[in-house]
Amino acid sequence: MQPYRFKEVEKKWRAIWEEKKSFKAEDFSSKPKYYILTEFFGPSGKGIHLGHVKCFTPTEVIARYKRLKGFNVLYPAGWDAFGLPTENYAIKTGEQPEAVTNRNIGVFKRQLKRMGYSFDWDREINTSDPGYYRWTQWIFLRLFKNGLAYKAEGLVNFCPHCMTTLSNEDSQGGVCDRCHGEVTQEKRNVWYLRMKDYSEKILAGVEDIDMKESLKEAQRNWIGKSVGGEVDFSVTAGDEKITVFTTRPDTLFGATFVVVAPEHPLIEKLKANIKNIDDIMNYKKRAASKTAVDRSAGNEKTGVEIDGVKAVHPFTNEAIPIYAADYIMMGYGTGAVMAVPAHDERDYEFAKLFGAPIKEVISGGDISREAYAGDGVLVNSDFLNGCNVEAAKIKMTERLEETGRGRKMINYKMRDWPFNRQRYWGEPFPIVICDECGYVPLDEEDLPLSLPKTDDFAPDAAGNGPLSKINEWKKCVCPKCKKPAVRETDTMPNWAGSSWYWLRFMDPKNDKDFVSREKLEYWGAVDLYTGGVEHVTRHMLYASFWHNFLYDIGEVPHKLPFKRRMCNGLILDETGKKMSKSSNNSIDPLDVVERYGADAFRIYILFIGEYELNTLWSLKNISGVTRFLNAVWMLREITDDRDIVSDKHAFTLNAALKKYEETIADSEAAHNAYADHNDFKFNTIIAAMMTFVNEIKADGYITREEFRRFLIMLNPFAPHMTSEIYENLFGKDIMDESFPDYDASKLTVSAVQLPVQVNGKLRSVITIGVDAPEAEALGTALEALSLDRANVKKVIYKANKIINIIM
RNA sequence: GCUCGAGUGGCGGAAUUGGCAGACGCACAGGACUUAAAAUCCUGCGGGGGCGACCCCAUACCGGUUCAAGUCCGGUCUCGAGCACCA
Repeated sequence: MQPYRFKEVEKKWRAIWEEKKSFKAEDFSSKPKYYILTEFFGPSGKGIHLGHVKCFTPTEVIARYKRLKGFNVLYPAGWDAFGLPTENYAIKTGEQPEAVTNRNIGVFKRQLKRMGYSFDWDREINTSDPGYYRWTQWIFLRLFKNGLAYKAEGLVNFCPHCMTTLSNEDSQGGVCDRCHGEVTQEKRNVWYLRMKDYSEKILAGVEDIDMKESLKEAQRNWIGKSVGGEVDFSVTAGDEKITVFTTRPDTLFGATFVVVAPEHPLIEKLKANIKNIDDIMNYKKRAASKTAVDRSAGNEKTGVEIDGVKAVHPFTNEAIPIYAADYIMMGYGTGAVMAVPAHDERDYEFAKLFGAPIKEVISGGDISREAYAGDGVLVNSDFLNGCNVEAAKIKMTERLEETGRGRKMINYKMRDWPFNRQRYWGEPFPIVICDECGYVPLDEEDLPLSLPKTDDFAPDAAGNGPLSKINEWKKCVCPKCKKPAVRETDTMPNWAGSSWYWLRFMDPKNDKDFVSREKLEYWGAVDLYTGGVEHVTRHMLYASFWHNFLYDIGEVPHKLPFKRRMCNGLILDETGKKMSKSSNNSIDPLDVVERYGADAFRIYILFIGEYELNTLWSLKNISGVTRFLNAVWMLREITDDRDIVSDKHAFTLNAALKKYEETIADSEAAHNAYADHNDFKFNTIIAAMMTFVNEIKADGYITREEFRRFLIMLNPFAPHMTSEIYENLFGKDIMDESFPDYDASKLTVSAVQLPVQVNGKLRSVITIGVDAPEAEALGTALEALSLDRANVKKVIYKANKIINIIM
């Protein structure tokens, strides 16, 4: 018999699938729907990499499995095409970004098809296509009309290398997400989306989406909810007051000074009263030039006391000093804090440095050595004396509200989303800037506002986006007053198009609506959404925000965008380093397909490591998989038409089917049962299938029916080979068959091997009937070990599992 | 500094959630087939001891709970990831 020639077979089936549209999802099918999604592609010029293979192969297996199981599966693919890499490439080569994108998409698509991935290409979307971004602009207009988009001057993250503003999510750790250069803070007039208003709703979604606790925790930390209060301090000059945010209102009597951010507006307002205003302004300048890293924890604190103005404690009326210090961030809370050095580590450090008094108000620590943040009894605190911390918080908050000197307040670390870039390759804002009318939205009927063609993709020296140079596009008429006006020339950030794309997959060609209501209702939430862990605090939050908004205005009928989220691990090279083009240790997936075939590659990537864990890549061990596949190919040589009943084969086959079910089948039920556990252990399914094949080989025969069922089971992993064998042997397309249920009755056995322990140590293994009564098990065990029943003190017996005899 | 996650043979990794540790695969060693090699097949493969049926030790380290611990609890170490003056 011919050995398996994967090249011919894979080519043949690729063509058949394409021709038959085998992976087409059907709207409104009567089958149960299953929507499985993996983050769509950023089509870079480099084509797919191993990370894509690790990420997509598991969902691919599930998609094919679910189809065999009788589901109407939506497994789409598309292109997150706007973004910096393409634009930077265009700037370098002078080529149009659109042309670059289309070429890259062609490369990606060809490669993905070579992997045998079963995407429904009829639903392909591209965020840079006017037919798509028309609806991104439409959603933006909805946000704008609902007061959730606004333009304001603010201090924003700015990347001097990429010449563009960035959101917090894009500049985590103080470095640019794209170029990894340091991010500076700049004052700019930028668009914001009121994401902060959605903090509570996004946070609620964190609890509802089924994902690992560690990922939920990362999101909770990023949203950063803190419950506390605001306290108003009046100042000794003018009518101004300083409002501070605190999570510890109980410590108010321990506040010995107030600290404001160097950018705090109060400084400007009290300019005339501040004696050392020059020092303060110098300090502010120095702080502004610092990077986020320089201003972060671990560096020694700096600051300047404001001379000439003091704050007044709201209860003691004592005048206390005010400092400007850059450990206070203008962007969080009110940009001002009451410093309680005795009970806050940072304030303690600052007080020691500047010789400010430290006043203990909670007993229990040793404030001569360090700040004490634990619980204790309130002292030196007037009406709070004698309370514990919890009680004091409540009492103080009540008193603040009664006296009008403060209020209960919840703060979030998550900020409003700076929603623009000074870039070319992005969605234009459907906004006109009119001298008379301000920011005026375009009519929805006039969408899309197309991106004009240009050859000049670079921002100008002042940091204005390239669109500002295209006068004929920029100049327009105000939709409201019909007078000459100009367009907004910034573009939307690259996260815009991905903030709703899973909805568009339900109805990708609709030109009347972003998605039809009927299709929204049919497909509902994404059942399983997989992707990179780095998107958990970026894309997932943006997506949740937009989805919640669309739900609130009645545009989507379901509250939750995704039911379940899994995040894939990374592919590392043999030394444990992350693979990347720059460190030259990456490999081209297509080389592996060429050498070993797509089926072997698919199985191998699942076999070498768990989905959620990082995986060391090496081709060394792939021979085990190719041997397995060759053995499957040769199995038809030993198929036996006679009806040979082998309980052993049936057992192994059904055990493998059961493993399948437990791992991916009923993933929701299984997931609930083992909530703390990683699912997606495809390696153990493959091991179970290998065990079956080994057993068949050893016995020298397999019945046609067993082989048939085994092929269907293997099909999601090795679709090309199994399709070919199935057609040869049974004359049908395996994709039209249905996945065999495992037969629990085949898994029952009449006898079990029972381990026998004496005093907790394994001494023997006996063969005994299933569910044998304890007396029988004990008798057999004692006999096997020639032990005297008289010496038995205690017996622990778990039927079919173990017997432990204490002597 | 804080928060997660991980640590099991020469290697990748299993272990029905507390019940025979090392499934499955790789590598390696010996053997069969072959003029030879490849491919394939058989056997062995955590460490130590014994001629031997067997015995002892072993899941990063120390301690605990339990008839029974890779799994649970307390502590320590190492590696990885994320966050980082968030008041």
